[in-house]
Amino acid sequence: MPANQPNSRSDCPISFGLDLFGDKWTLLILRDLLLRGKSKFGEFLGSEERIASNILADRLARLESSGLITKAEDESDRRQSLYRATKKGTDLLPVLVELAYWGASHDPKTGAPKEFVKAYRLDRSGLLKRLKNEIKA
Amino acid sequence: MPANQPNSRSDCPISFGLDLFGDKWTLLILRDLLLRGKSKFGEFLGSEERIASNILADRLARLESSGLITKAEDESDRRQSLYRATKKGTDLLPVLVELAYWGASHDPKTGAPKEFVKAYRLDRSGLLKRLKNEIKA
DNA sequence: CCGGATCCGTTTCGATACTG
DNA sequence: CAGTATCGAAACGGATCCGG
Repeated sequence: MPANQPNSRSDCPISFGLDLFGDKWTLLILRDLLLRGKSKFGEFLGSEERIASNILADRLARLESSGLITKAEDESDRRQSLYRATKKGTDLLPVLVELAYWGASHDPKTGAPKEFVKAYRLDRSGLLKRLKNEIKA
Repeated sequence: MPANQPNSRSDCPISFGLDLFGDKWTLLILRDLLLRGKSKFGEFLGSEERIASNILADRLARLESSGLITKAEDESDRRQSLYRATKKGTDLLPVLVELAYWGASHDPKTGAPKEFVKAYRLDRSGLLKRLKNEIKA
């Protein structure tokens, strides 16, 4: 392979943020946030994967200090905190979608989320747009 | 949001393989394998991130038992083992590319890998195709 | 009640040394 | 050079407690 071939894999960076995602729970939180519309501490706690509250608090703080999410008070209920993705955070949507697609295509016990796979194959960028819109809503 | 809206985020699966990628080193190994053409134990060890040999052995074994990579003996040197991605493994390429793109777009100290960002924006699927071809080669 | 901090036993990590 | 053994350090995660 020629050394200076443009756009070859040697140009492909990947290092930034790796320690951020080098963690099971962070990905899960981002999934809940970006793909499932969750925004409250208790909602994240309720996920099937049963994250512990101290771990959740730690990861949320880490995500906030990395600029992926923001924390705000709920207007209607002062006890509640609302976590929302920033631009930088929602920009991760394509990563999650690719991961979901990969998982759905290779998980043996799939069968249910066939809709998603179909939609992806038919019109990937349209799917992305739709998901992005749902986040803002 | 209507409950039954097709292709909405509620349809988006993401759970399979999360414990596999919930790990900093696994991602790094896949990067080296898919984007940097590495295939030997020593090559992975040599990465700038300095993975420890026992961790590397453990992750390689895990990846093999998950069917993402295969281990084979080097014909020309029996001491060497060659690790290569399976179909299931190379199918992760889009995930890595999205991650790399995200990182390159948000890393403040970027500047070098501008080429990659440009190529992505210009022709994403072409870039993917090119990278895929380099893997096989 | 809800968000989150503290405590503490258990697991996992990872640097180094070591073996074939 | 590929891979293993050891062992201290760090992270995990369950239970429980606290402040608003």
